[in-house]
Amino acid sequence: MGSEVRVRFAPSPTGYLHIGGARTALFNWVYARARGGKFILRIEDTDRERSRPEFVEEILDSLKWLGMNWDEGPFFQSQREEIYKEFAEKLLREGKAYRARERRNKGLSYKPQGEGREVDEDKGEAIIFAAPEKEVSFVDLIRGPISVDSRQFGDIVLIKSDGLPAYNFACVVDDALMGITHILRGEDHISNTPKQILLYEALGFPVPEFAHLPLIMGKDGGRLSKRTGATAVSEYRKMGYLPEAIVNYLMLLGWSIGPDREIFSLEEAIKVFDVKDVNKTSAVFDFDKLRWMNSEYIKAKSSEELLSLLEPFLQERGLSPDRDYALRVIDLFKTRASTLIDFVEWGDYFWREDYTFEDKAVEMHLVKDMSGEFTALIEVFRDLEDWSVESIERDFRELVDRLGLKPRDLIHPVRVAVSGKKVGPGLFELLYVLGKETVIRRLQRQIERWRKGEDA
RNA sequence: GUCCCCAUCGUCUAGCCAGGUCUAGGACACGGGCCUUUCGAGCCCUUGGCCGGGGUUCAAAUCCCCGUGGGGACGCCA
Repeated sequence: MGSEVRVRFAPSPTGYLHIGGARTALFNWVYARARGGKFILRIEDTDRERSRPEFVEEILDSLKWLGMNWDEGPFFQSQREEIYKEFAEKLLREGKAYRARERRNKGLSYKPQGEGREVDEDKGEAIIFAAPEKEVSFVDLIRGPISVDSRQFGDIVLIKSDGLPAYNFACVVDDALMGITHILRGEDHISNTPKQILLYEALGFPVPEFAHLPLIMGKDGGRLSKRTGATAVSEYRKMGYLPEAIVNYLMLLGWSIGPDREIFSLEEAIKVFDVKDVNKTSAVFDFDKLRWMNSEYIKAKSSEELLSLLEPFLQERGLSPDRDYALRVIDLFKTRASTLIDFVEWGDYFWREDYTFEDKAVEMHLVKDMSGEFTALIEVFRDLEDWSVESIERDFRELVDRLGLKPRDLIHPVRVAVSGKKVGPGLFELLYVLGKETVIRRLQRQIERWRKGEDA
């Protein structure tokens, strides 16, 4: 038919795949899937100094982890130098481009005193496109008509003096040759689009459709950066976020599946996605909401699934708990955890004996010596044949009555002694999962600390 | 400086294109309450917004204009 939708994601490997890039990739991917088209991956590694192979690796890994499989590629621009040269020479022959050390027409918006930019005195000749002076117009799929006077930007560098193509040229040649029909990219590219349209026209290629996605901003209103929060997708992975949650949240930033609906899968999104419905306004990345969404996805998983997801986090800490035990811990923590890390950090006392004691918890509940009560409790627990949540609670409360205490007088110190935390699952369930031996051992250890006069 | 884009609760948004049903709905966060075995979990409740000004119209969050504010681009980076 020849009318197949073909979109691409074209990152440059000068850094990790960040949240913004991931969202651009995601919208392209969803668009391709929604239209039954192809999603193509191209690596724009024409910056010799800054491009690094390990970043390519990292970007590919992150895309796969997020579930964005590509149909063609990855193509590397660094391997296509000859192709760009050919087209540049064609323009040269046609008199549409010239060789020079500088652009003849630098455009109305050129900043003569542009600070910070290093001027390379030794550069040789570049191939530069002589931009025709005209009003360039296009219809943005999200924003509608946009129009810019080409005199604003002036001539366009095609081939840099190092022989490698400049961004706008490589991009156009590749998009044309790869048959890209729709270009979805960040709003920061709006100013490149008129330049590229001029190049499509000069080269005699059909001009694709453009859609400029709103940018993602940090809490401070500026562009999302390391300062305003973690940005690398791999960072979120390490922090225990689930790809489903990230992808769901990213879709939500600038698009809505419908009123009063926020949790949805990519499959559902694909069914109703239309690029026209994407918002025009840039969105602030809300870490808290992502965290909330992640907790929703954690709750929806089975404990078995969570265990396999947790495996790397446990291994990393040298932990290899018994499977059944681990599943019980996960059951207990599932409703409280927001990230996978929470299972291992908030719940460290389930996995290791050298669990951390929170200062506040110790101050609040372990300052007063309760050796007598603890000793009595140990005895009660020793005699307990049936170690179940019900009998633990029953005997615990009996003892509390006998000692003339209120439940909370003993519950809190015990919680802190066995977990080191002042917050956690219900105490009796906690003790049950921890197991009789462990509980008794930890209570005894606390008695020891009191005897030695230590705090914890 | 030049050009481009955008504008609904603190944040993400629904509503806008096809004006009335919007004294503007939801979610996150915040505040409060309940649970009393904690809260980082659960349940419940509250606060909070159409940037301003003109116009068009019987009627404007919705359409038009101006202003203001925010963002982006201006590189032989991508």
